[in-house]
Amino acid sequence: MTDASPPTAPRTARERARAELTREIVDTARTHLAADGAAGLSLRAVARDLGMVSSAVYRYFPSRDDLLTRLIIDAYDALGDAAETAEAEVRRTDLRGRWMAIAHGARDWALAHPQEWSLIYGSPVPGYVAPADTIGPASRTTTLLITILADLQAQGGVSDPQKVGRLVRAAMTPIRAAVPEQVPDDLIVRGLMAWTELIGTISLEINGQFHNVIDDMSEYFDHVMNRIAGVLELG
Amino acid sequence: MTDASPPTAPRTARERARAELTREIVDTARTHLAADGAAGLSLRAVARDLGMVSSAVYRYFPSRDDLLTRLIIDAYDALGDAAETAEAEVRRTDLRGRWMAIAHGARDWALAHPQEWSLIYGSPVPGYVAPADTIGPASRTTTLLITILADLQAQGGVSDPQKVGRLVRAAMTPIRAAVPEQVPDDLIVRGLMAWTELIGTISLEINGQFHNVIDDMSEYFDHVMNRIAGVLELG
DNA sequence: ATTTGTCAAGAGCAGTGCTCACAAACATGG
DNA sequence: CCATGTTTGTGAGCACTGCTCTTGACAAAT
Repeated sequence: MTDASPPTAPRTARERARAELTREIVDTARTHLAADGAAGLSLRAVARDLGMVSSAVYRYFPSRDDLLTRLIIDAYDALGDAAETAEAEVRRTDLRGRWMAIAHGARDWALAHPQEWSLIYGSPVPGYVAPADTIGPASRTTTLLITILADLQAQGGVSDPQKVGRLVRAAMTPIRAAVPEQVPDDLIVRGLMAWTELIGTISLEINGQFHNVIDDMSEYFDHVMNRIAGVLELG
Repeated sequence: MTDASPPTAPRTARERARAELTREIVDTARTHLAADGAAGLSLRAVARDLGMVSSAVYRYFPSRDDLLTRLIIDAYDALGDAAETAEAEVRRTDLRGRWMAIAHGARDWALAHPQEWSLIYGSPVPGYVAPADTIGPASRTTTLLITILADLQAQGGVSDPQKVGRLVRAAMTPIRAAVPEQVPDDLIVRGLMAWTELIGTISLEINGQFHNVIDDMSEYFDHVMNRIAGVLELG
């Protein structure tokens, strides 16, 4: 590796123009996504906004789904960024603070970009299968949570680790590979449940399922996430 | 009430034919929904399957959204049915059993009808606002859970009711109106969190978010729902 | 028997994703 | 500097969508 620049550094004017236009396409597509949602994302409309003909866009994205995939990856990355920067501002020893920062960071980002949130945690478009490129950015947020679990275990873990049945333990084989060995099964389950509650609460709020249920979602969210922190015994 | 028949009983042959055809449209629409998802639901394709011209369908449903609304209502009702019948087979005093029956009933229905599940708990179509007709069927499942909370409270409630802050209590005003007075705030919060974990776990499973995380989702789901029952102290 | 209301049909409009042949713009080897 | 080969934008076109409107046929009520 003698070159530290990105894999495809724009050398010629053409390559630079291509990179530029690709960015513009993605940007206006994201604008349309925010306005009309994934279902209303039209390649032709994007082309119109950019003053080009619709077929020209196909030189940059072979299909609408590929454009959507790009938006999904970007969304995962933006969410990961939001969670990471929020968590970075908290003392490493303050596990509860780190959890709360991630939770609030994720929610704030979701409220600011509801359509992009729905893109990654909402119902998948049928016939559309998430390409392998998405799993990297997708795991950024969960990695943060796993690190908290590991740090928690390093400082003594949970007080009453529940025993996990044999079959459940077997079912957890895949996630086991992504979590440090020292973290016991019980803690992984609590972590998964916390993650589910986090994603679930945000999704239900975004989908309006809390209408006529909770008035002040910020207050409720903070309360619930603090309770979760209690279940995880984050101090 | 001298007549127990539905509000618009088909009297003439025309009315009967209309009711029949409406049912056929909804049925084939539901078939298409299951196959291609909400985004792929095409009024023209439904009409083709029924051997009629597309414009004729508009005599029965003024727009595609109205057809979707009907499917949403039906989905809520079907889910409510599944949960209710599952819960009805358990002793009323067995609160844990009732909770587990509802949870498994909901999951089983969701796995059998993933597209319909996504229709009600997935990302909403932008520009589409759920009409008031949907709130009735929508609350059937939650009513079951509220009843369990009330029954739990009637037989002593939870052992260590946590105090809920003033602001959180205020935020819960709407849901308070739907829950018996005796049920304390703490129990309502636990119920909401349980509901969120239930919907969240099922949604994440349906959306494939547990891939490379959990192998045997049935096993994991049962374990988690039992833990939730423990949090609720359902015995 | 005639009016009234309902219905399916078909044409048509505006929009979509996507393909293809063609021509202009460009990068690069001789 | 010029010729070659690649890349890009163009515009026409196909098959599809939701939806509207007019037209002609039929049933129900009067």
